[in-house]
Amino acid sequence: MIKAITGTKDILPSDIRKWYHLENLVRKIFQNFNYKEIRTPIFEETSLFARGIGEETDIVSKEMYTFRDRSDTSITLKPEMTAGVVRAFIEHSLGEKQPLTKVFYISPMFRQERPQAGRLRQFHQFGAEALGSTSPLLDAEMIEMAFEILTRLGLNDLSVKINSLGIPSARENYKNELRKYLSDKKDKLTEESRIRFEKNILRIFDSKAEQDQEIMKNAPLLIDYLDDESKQDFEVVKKYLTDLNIPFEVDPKLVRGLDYYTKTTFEIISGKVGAQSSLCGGGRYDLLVEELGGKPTPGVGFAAGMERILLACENENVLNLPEPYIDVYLVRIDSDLMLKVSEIASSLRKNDLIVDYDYLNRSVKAQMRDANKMNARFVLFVGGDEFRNGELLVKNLSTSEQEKIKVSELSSLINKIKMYGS
RNA sequence: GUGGGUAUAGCUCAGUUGGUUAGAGCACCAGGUUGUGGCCCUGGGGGUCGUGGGUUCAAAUCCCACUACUCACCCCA
Repeated sequence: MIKAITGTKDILPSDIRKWYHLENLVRKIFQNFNYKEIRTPIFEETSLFARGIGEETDIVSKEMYTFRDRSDTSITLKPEMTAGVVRAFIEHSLGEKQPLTKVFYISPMFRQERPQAGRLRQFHQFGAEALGSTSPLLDAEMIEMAFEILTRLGLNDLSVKINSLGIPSARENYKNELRKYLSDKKDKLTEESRIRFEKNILRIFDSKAEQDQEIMKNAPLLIDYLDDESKQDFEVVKKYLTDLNIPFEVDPKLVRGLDYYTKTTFEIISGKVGAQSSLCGGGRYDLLVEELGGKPTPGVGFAAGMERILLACENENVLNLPEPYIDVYLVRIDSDLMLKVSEIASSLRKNDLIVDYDYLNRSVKAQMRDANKMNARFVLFVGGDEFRNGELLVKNLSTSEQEKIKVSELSSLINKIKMYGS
């Protein structure tokens, strides 16, 4: 049997309602903030991600789905969205058309990691990017939008963590301080953290190993080495979040794994989804546009993992979606009326009703069971004496009431059904 | 890439110290009045017990290998 590729999942008809629900909410909230949707290709030239995300990052160095096409171009399935959005922003000179560009997206992403709870190789993210302003109000707005979506879904077990990484020069100064601090303690770190010491020293803070944490407990913190501007902006972000009643905690150890971040970074974590608890992450990237060949343009954005969010919803049991139903199920009493039934179905469907019937020539009883299973509001019996008299029998399945109507009065029935339950 | 766990019907699982034709619930199909659902009752279909090898008179059960899934590390959404 051929099965779906490791780490990929089918979203079956029985799952689709919660996806619609989430996608509709996402579009609605982003519209409220006047973000416009953008759709970029599912693959890009590999160099875009290598330059945008950073050669040394885990994503680029070992997680990308990369292949050569027939013209020998190196292609990569997008592992995240920001690089693609920035590429489109530059390519179409969006910055020339208005000073501030606000976009959102909903899209699959691809990373070749080992799957586990809340982590897939093809997964879906929604997110937003605002290009053209350094205002910390936009930093806060990103958190606000993400938080709004998550809480409107009904999620409770959330924590918002924020940090500031400062501008590159401040970060370099700090890294030197950290190196100084660790120089005589290096040997006591785990092997992995010794590699981090060379590759990305900030990551040592992330280590779950006790021996590392012990050493890092007294390490200098980046937040104390921030440049004045970053410090001021961070204060504004905090104040704005407080005004918005969004609970947050400053996590000086929050280091994100993408190279392009500057100043504000943030993450929203759920306590309900296992080890991969980050539902959402983002931050400011004031140098990325220039890095990718555009005019210097500051930006800020975030991305949220939809599978993880739906997992959190399930585990918090907060997604109480209404049962699917159909308006009318047509029951064929005489087996020679198949065509008549499909005709009536067609005219009901043209009037925006959800209509189904039996295609398998089953008994009346089987058809009724089918109607019940589909949660039909009404059953229309076609056949028998009534039909010979130009009438149809209508049954309301929740009250079991039946009445006869004339075939010629179908339109008034249609109106009645449309009004039903609204 | 590294570790742990699991693998029996479409789904969730049971299967006693290895011992007849491998079970249950749910789901599916048919019937329980000649034209009517939900609940209930009766019957039915469906399994090379993940794959391959080994031990044994005898393997779903014991051993080995492989594969898949899963959780965790790493990293991230």
